[in-house]
Amino acid sequence: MLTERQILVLVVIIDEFIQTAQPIGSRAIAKKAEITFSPATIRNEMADLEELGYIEKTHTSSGRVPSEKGYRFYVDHLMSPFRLSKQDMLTIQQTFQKEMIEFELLVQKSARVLSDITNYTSIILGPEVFETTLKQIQIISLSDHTAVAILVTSTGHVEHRHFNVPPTMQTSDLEKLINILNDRLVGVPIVQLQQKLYGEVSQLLQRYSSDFQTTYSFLKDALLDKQPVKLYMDGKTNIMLQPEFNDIHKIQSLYTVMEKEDKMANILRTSGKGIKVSIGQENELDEMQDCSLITATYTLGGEKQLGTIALLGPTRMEYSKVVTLLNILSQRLTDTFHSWR
Amino acid sequence: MLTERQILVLVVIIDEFIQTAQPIGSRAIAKKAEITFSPATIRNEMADLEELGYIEKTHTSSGRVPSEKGYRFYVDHLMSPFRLSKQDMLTIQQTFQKEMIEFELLVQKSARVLSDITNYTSIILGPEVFETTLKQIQIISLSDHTAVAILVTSTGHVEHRHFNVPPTMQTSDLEKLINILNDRLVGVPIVQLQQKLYGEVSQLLQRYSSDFQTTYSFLKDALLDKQPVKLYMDGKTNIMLQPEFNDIHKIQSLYTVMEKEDKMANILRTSGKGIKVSIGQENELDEMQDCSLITATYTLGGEKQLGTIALLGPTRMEYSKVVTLLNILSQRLTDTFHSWR
DNA sequence: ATTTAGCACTCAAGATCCCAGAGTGCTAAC
DNA sequence: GTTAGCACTCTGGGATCTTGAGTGCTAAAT
Repeated sequence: MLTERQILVLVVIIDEFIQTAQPIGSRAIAKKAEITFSPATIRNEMADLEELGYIEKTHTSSGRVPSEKGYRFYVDHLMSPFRLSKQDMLTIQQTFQKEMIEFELLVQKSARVLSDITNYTSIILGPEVFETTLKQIQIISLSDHTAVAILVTSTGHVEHRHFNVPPTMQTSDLEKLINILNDRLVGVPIVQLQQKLYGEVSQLLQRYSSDFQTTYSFLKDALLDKQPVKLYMDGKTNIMLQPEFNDIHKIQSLYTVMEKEDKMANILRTSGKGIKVSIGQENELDEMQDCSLITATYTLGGEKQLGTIALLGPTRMEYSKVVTLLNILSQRLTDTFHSWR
Repeated sequence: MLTERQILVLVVIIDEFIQTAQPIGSRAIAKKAEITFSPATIRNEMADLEELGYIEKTHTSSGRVPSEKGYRFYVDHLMSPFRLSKQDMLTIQQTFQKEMIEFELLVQKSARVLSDITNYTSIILGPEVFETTLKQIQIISLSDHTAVAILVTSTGHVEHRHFNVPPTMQTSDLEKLINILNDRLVGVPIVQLQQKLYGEVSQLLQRYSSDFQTTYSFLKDALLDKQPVKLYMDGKTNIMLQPEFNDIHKIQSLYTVMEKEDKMANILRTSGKGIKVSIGQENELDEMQDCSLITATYTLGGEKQLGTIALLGPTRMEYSKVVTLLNILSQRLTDTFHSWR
């Protein structure tokens, strides 16, 4: 489709634009070491590239700028592997070398590393609860009418939920309840909790509890209420450093949408396996049409998808660096989770 | 010091500027219903007010703008009590009327209400642990070398901490340990935990645990590591709506400092009892010199200070409304916490 | 048949100037 | 003490000009 020389020109334009954020002219291209032909020739090639939709002009007599199609082609076919600096590699090493036992902390640190190295905004979707089972339930009464239920999963995740204790319920009832629950629910995968609760446990409860209805309803509330998938972000202010975001309104709308955690989580969750790049208009959210979002998944032993890590930046993004970095980090996370089993 | 008429003019200028963010001229002031004298007279008064430092010009022939000294005087002496709209009062009602059992949720909702009603950024410092005692400790082992410790306080706050179990430690040791801890530490005020741990408990442990040193060190890590005071913010993007923040760099530096939770928490924590207003340069952080921060404390039964709620906006802030609102909300929080005991 | 030099043309961005409007300070009259 | 009148000042927006970077096209060179 494209000639070798056209590709060469395209790569120079994209690489240069990613660095400078300025339109590139034929003269500037000709000065590059790898270019052996004259500005006039380059102008001809650029005219072709523009006709094919890979580059654009910002006005009739300006230099050229990559189009989204151009970036897409670059990402799919032209990107050269990026070599991270020694310093960056070291930072990653250090993040993962420490004996780390809490995934929450690990994920937070990963987010920090991503945003620090790239100067973009990092977003991480915490591990899903597939495969995790219930380790223990504990109910601790705080007063005569309130108590807190604590769930611990096999991965060490702790959830707690406060609830009102029905006035008819005695302390002894609570203890019975805990016993029943632990008896029946420990070892059950989290995703099956609801089903179990509806099934055998509800029957058992009916026998023991004086008023089954209230007990059952508060249990449901306490155990199944919100989903525990968490979203971690870091480097939110980095976006403001990018020259294409010197417009307050762009920033404002972008920040507003970033605060909607459920929306963001959903985007990451449905991003599919491996590395995915969404450039500009390819993003489903209108507010992100000047951005690119690159996502990578981390898994459990290479199979079950656990969560997603992502970087959000302008469409003029250092794709090569970001993809390399996300590859490394997602692999690290995968390894770490694997080693924890 | 100031004549009645000067004060009248000052109030009109401040009230008007707070609404419009535009400098106010003598003609505009004269048009106000409460003004019975001519623009020329007003100009004379304004010249005096400027000389005294209460108002400023943006350039030689512009209208006047309140100075920080002007705001300070307004806040200290001139503010008229604000009547919240029915709608706003209703919103507050609804937030607090629901049977609410988790303070975390309550505080989050309060933050939301504050930012929604004012269009400023709300910041809330969660309740300190004064007075709260340890309700229960639970240790749940996850694998043969990791476990999670769960602390529940009398207020229902749940903390968990993961740690490595020393390889020499058996499951039976862990159980003994839990018993000892619960025996000795339940009911102890959180602030005294460390002391107790150093004292009697350490002696007991020495008797039971085969290797006291490791046990003791991981315990200390698990129980006393980070302070559990949390910071809740809402409406961060609101600041961008203010015309004085149309400069990316201002926003950038402000956001960057807002992300430093420890700094922010510290400012709120040391803000002192009752309502405090910090105007512009009065703020200790350079990044907040174009802002005003208004803080209010909530207490336990009117005595012990529990936490702080605050609103951050431009110096051109609706002081009257904000002060009224913070008064109401802090009182509500105080009442609610009181009723929970 | 490519490639390149040359040249006319275009456009953005910055500088300069102009003008209207809003507002002030001062003076003199009320 | 208050107000009307007036000259003066400064901002902001628009119009105009200039410069420089860059293009597209044509014709010559390879």
